[in-house]
Amino acid sequence: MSNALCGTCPNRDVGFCAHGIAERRFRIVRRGQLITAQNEPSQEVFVLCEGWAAQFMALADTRRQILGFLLPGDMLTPTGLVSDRIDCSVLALTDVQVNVSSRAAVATRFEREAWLQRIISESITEKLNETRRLLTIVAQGSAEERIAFLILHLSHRIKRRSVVREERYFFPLLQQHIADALGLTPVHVSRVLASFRARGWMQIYDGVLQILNRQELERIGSF
Amino acid sequence: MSNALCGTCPNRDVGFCAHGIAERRFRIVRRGQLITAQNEPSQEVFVLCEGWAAQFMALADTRRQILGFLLPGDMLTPTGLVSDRIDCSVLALTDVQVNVSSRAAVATRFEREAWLQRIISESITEKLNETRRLLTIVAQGSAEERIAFLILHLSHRIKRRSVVREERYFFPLLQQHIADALGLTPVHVSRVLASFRARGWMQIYDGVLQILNRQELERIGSF
DNA sequence: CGTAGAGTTGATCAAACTCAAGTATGGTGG
DNA sequence: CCACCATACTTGAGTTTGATCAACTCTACG
Repeated sequence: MSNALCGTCPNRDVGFCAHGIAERRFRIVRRGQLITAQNEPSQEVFVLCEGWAAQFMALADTRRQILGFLLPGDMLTPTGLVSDRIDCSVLALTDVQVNVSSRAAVATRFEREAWLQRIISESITEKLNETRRLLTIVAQGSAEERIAFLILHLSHRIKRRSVVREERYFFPLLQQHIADALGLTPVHVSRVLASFRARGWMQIYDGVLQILNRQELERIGSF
Repeated sequence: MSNALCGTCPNRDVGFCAHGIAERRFRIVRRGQLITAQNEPSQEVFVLCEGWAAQFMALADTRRQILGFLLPGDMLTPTGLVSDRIDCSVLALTDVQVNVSSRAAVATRFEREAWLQRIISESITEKLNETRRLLTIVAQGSAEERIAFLILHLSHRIKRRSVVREERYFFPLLQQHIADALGLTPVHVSRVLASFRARGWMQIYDGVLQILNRQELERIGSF
């Protein structure tokens, strides 16, 4: 359960890494590449060690829906441990390092260690709640509301994982990704972000998000 | 585990009723009433015996998002067994009969019967996949695509539960409910349904949905 | 340099919303 | 039994939000 690489990992106490699920195998995936592909019955379980990724469903044409963003410490497809069918892909948004464990090995541990199954259930439940909130804001909110929501949601998740100063956050998303998550076009995302910037609410520059007026963003982007 | 009322229930082999989770207590809820309310820490577990219900999140103003429709045999809030926080309400769409079990009793059985926890995990995973598909069609699809998707999705679920003849389905939803599930206005739902009717694809009359051209609906409403 | 990718900005367009007035239906009380 | 009302649905006219199309800038990189 101890692990040479994980031993020095800054995320060792975060997410699934904290539960000692990981084996010692790793894989590097370049920005823009798929980590797992849709409809591919997975024999492996992945935990994200470094970098960001996005889970998405592809439609018949070029449209795609980003279902959620994955940060270091997140398990890529916890549902793969419960059901065989994985119906979404995972895309590396930055260069990424993932920890690879065999599904069979994790499944075997399930039998003996009930708390482990409980952890997975809780994680899937949290994913469900997150997805419901995203659905709600996408279905009910304007473009401004959706974008404010996403910015706040991500800043919150980053804050839980690392120390944040002066409301400045590591933020590798392209406007294209924001658009794919919220059901908007990149062009319109650009316009809304420009207007938030002009109002002095926030800015994204060179991969860094800076929140300048959280209160106004929350007024727009909360339920 | 045997149960006087459940013994004659037409849904006894369907959903959670088939797993003998239920106790002998029941509750009747009238159409339009809430079965459970948001942010109310539930000490009870409900299984829907009869009628339809809808799970929804309410926003600050009058907007609401329907997260999913519940049919006989469905457990109202399986996530309530995993985490304490329930953040959505359940509304009775018809007069409804629910089976009430104490959460503590079910939790105790979890300890001893691992398969039961597995059933719940699978059910939550399925809910997650369903929600992801809804999110995808709501974010990426036109009003016609969304409505065709929902009609097909519901007809499929009904078919799994009961014998269906001539593509006629019990369908108690109001246009308002379709609108709340898909992020549309009732007015626009009315227009789209009228156009589907005019094209001879489907009709809803007096609580009965009739699908007249499934192929065309699938062309529009599938991924 | 030259090219590709990301973002910006303007002009035009279409899908869906809003507002409003109407019909059809069922239930209720006189 | 009928008059009245509330609720669901329909339909029309005008408006708004966000999409589409296109041109342009900026940066990184070979």
